[in-house]
Amino acid sequence: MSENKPKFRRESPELRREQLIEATLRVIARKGVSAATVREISAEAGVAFSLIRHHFKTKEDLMCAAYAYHMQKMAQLSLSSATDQTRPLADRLRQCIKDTLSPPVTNGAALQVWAGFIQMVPHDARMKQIHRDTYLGFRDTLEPLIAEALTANKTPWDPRLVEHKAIACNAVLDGLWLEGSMLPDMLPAARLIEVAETTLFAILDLPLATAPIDIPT
Amino acid sequence: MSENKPKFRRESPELRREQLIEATLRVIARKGVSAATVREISAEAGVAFSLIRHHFKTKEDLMCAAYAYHMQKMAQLSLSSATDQTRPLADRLRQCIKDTLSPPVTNGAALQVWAGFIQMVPHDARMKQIHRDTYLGFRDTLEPLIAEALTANKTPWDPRLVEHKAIACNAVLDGLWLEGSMLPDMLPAARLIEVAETTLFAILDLPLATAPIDIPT
DNA sequence: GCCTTTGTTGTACGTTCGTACAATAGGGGC
DNA sequence: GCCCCTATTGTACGAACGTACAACAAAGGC
Repeated sequence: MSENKPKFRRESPELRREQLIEATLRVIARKGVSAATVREISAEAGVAFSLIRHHFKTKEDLMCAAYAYHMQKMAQLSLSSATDQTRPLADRLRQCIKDTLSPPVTNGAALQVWAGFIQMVPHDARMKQIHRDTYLGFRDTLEPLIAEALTANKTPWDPRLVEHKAIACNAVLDGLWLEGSMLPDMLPAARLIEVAETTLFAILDLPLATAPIDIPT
Repeated sequence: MSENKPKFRRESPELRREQLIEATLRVIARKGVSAATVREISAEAGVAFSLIRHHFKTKEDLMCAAYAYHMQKMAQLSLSSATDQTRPLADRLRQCIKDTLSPPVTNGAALQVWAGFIQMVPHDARMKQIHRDTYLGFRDTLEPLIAEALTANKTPWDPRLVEHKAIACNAVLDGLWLEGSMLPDMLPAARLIEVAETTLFAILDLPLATAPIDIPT
């Protein structure tokens, strides 16, 4: 009978912090923000609840870290192929549309997490900063694509027109993401992508391929 | 010294319920859902906190009522002029755009309330029903306008095309509402309306008036 | 193999939450 | 003007919350 079974594992602060953050996001996704207590989160992570305060000064700190982590992951999943200059513009655009409007980005759980954090934004300066940075990062990634599309289309443009169209494209994607996440059985990914492609290509005056090309995942 | 000053006023259940609902919405808008406790809400309404349980069986019941109340008010503010058949189509559309993307609909506080409720939707069947009804009501109001625009434009259409365009228009408005509510100083109402008009009229193939007409509020 | 470091646990405390219930009092019906 | 109904109040209770702190133990340095 071996008695050298350790009661717990020591992990590096970085790894443990990430585990706690991901446990937080899972709890919020599954049961909502109000259920994301330190006890529930630590149970999800499989540690004692008092450990949270060793890695995060307050619970609010954990929430901020989780918000930044979640938004960064979403933005990366959405726009990872936007800057891949080896592929033609239309391909990149369609890939971004597909990535944004398919799971796991367009997803009820992800929306839950996002909505939970959004309502904290006005009451916490750090949350506000994270939110602003995320939104601007998204738009800053989108704008070069818009400019490239207008140039390819020989449409004369100035920064204001690009920003105008970036706002519009962003709004279409945000709106479809929202509705597709909330009502997945009414608006399946294929429908969302179809609407987004039609609308975005119309906004950008790009020719719309009639038959969908094969987009690698 | 008059001593006949009453300690409180008796109100009808209907009025008191509405007062409590509106107090709930004010608290959520100001301090977030987590601060919307029965004590905070009743203080906002100027009554004893135990009164809430006399008019609402549980706090969850109050939240559901407040959610339905809020969404109904938002939808009404947004689309009140959609069915006014005495005005030309383009006017009605532009009025809806303006109403949707200006305060008090596009508004940080309204977004806070909405986000707070949204994260309750997956965990409560009644909330889910309210949400579904609101969304479908919005789209059902929008679709006749789309169909009318296509007809006026002599574009042949079937229900699927109308639905497609309704989803797109809805997404544009939702997305702009979202971003305008979150970042009002970066996206003022005038900008949102400009983008929405351009995009929606493009989706519907309607001629866009170059100079903004005077839209009554 | 011991020692130091610190990641980890368990317990305890004060606060605030939603709920329950008996007592009070406003106000319309008669 | 009295009485009944019930809207309203005040107090109390158990549960769960975030936080604080001392004791324990895993794991690398020597």
